[in-house]
Amino acid sequence: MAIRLTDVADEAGVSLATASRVLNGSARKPAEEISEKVRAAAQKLGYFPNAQAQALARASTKLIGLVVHDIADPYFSSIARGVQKGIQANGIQLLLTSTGGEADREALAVRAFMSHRTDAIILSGSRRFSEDHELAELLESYQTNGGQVAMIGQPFPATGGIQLDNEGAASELAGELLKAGHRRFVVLAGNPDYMTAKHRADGFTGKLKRSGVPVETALYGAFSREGGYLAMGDYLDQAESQETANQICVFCVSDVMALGAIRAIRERGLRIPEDVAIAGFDDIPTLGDVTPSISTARLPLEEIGRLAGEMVVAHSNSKLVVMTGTPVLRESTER
Amino acid sequence: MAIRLTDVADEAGVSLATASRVLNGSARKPAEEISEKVRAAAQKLGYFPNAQAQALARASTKLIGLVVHDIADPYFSSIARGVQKGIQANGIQLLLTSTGGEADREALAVRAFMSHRTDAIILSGSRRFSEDHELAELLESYQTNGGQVAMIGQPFPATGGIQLDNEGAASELAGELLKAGHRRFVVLAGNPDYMTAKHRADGFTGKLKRSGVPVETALYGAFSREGGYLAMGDYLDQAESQETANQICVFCVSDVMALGAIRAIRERGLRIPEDVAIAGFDDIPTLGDVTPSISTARLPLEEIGRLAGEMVVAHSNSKLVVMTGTPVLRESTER
DNA sequence: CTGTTAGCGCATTCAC
DNA sequence: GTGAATGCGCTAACAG
Repeated sequence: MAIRLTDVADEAGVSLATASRVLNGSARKPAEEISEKVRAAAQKLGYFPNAQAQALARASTKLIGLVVHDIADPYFSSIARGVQKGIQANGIQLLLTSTGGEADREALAVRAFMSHRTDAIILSGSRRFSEDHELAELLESYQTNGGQVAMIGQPFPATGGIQLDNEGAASELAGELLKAGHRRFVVLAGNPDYMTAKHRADGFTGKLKRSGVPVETALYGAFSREGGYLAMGDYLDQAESQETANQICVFCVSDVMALGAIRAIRERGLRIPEDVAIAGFDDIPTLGDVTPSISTARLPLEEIGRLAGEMVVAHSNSKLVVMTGTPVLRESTER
Repeated sequence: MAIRLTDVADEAGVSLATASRVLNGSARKPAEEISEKVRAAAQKLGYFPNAQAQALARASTKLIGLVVHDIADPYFSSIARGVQKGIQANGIQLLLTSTGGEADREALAVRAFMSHRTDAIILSGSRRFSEDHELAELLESYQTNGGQVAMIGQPFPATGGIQLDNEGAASELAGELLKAGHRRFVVLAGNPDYMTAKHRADGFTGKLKRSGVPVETALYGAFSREGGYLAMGDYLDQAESQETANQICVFCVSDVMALGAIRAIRERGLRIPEDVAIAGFDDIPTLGDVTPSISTARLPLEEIGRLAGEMVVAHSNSKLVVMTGTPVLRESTER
């Protein structure tokens, strides 16, 4: 690339130091007259500061890293949108990586961010019950060196961020469904190795058990649209022969899974909510475009992302903010 | 931050240059014995190469920038997903910015990417008929300095990338709709300052005119869900009193607009497709979750993103790849 | 095959 | 208030 600060300084007939001072504003303020000359020279030459060189000389890159499972998933893209809003005012740039939810790729992403010396790293939707050792170590060393870390979901013990009260919200949702008159429940529990999935399933199941209406069946599978589709399909195929799928209420641990499940339900000619009621979790924007409208536990995803972004730029991410979800009953669970 | 290459070299008892050679692999290969020592030292000390310093010393940052209007819009998040896939194999990181489609913020984003010396910039969904001067200049200077540029949609004359045959696909879609028996058409044309919107509307309108079935009404508005919702609502409110909204087929220049329009239609108690048929453009993933299924012109979004990513890493982005869309008729336009 | 040295572009002490 | 010099961490000639 071309045109350095030196060139600008030469063009303006001042020293490198002076040029640097006017173009970035340090403690010392050069005279207005000279400043004007420098700015004019920079403009004329089309000068762009080299962020790498600045990062090296300063101690900050003005870069933050965001890792998500899948940027095409509305859950994560909503969060990403929020994060952008939370950081954009400060001229900070976003480094984004999708990991597919695989532990090793997540660690790889964090490694890359560490190499790029991002000022902060935001992890969304990551925690598992297993295999998190490497990631935890990485983050610890990152923090030791002054890096900010914020997690969205279930933070590591030593990290701050946004904790989502999945269990509580799922429990509340179960309560509302009970009130609405549902008595036969099936849970599409997703992958229980993800804390998020397990907490949601447990919250829902626990509430029902305490109310004396235990869940009839819990189904496991991928924490995705496809996972919901397959799990629901298998269940229905089996239940059909036993005439047991009637008047059932299905709770999916994420909206995306619910969307998949709905497809499986429709393909078998069953009606929602007449034959089977269904509820999800998250309230992703897509839900606004689906008919019938889907019941869910609402999480303010964009807000959560924005908050996480603001926390890391303000270096106030050592604390833990708890976000709670609110049940929203819509057409898909009407009786 | 801590621990530099020098530290590793000292620990291993070799020179800086040697350490650099084994840890990054240059033309010259140090002896296996010494290499092992260096790797061990790096491992023990927890060394992470400083990407900024590397970028400064090399001439490449291994960073590419992607600018989108809104990452939460499934159109763009699908493209983003593709771009990631197209570049991930090469250890390249993605810098992402959402601009809200505003020209000045787009220029700002490109400026930021230029400062960060991204090896390439991918612009998706940007071109307007007005105000593109600044952006064009910026990109030209970027390319002059060796930066790769790929645009998705309608490339600038001097840039390469992926050209979407919006006009052709819209025309084909119109033809299919005609074949299906539709005779009364309304177009939700979005914002005609966006080339994408105009080309799609023109392609559709032109085909109908040539077929002797001219479009009855063209409505303008924002190129968004909200825009579709408002434009459709206004039309229906007006048409209702004149009993003219019957058996109409509405073409929206994007699926996202169609989703908004559908909401407006449903709120007024009209049925799809019995009362009003509707078609969109893009085939965003969300469409798979909507009932009735929506007719559209399919664009392989993820594939397009992947291709753009691969083009810029291969430096083969001077050429222009034309992607054509294919009409997909589904339930929303059944007669 | 390995070590020494000179920048990469900029911020920032330190003198003037 | 301004300029000269040093170093940020690393790569790439250049010697040895």
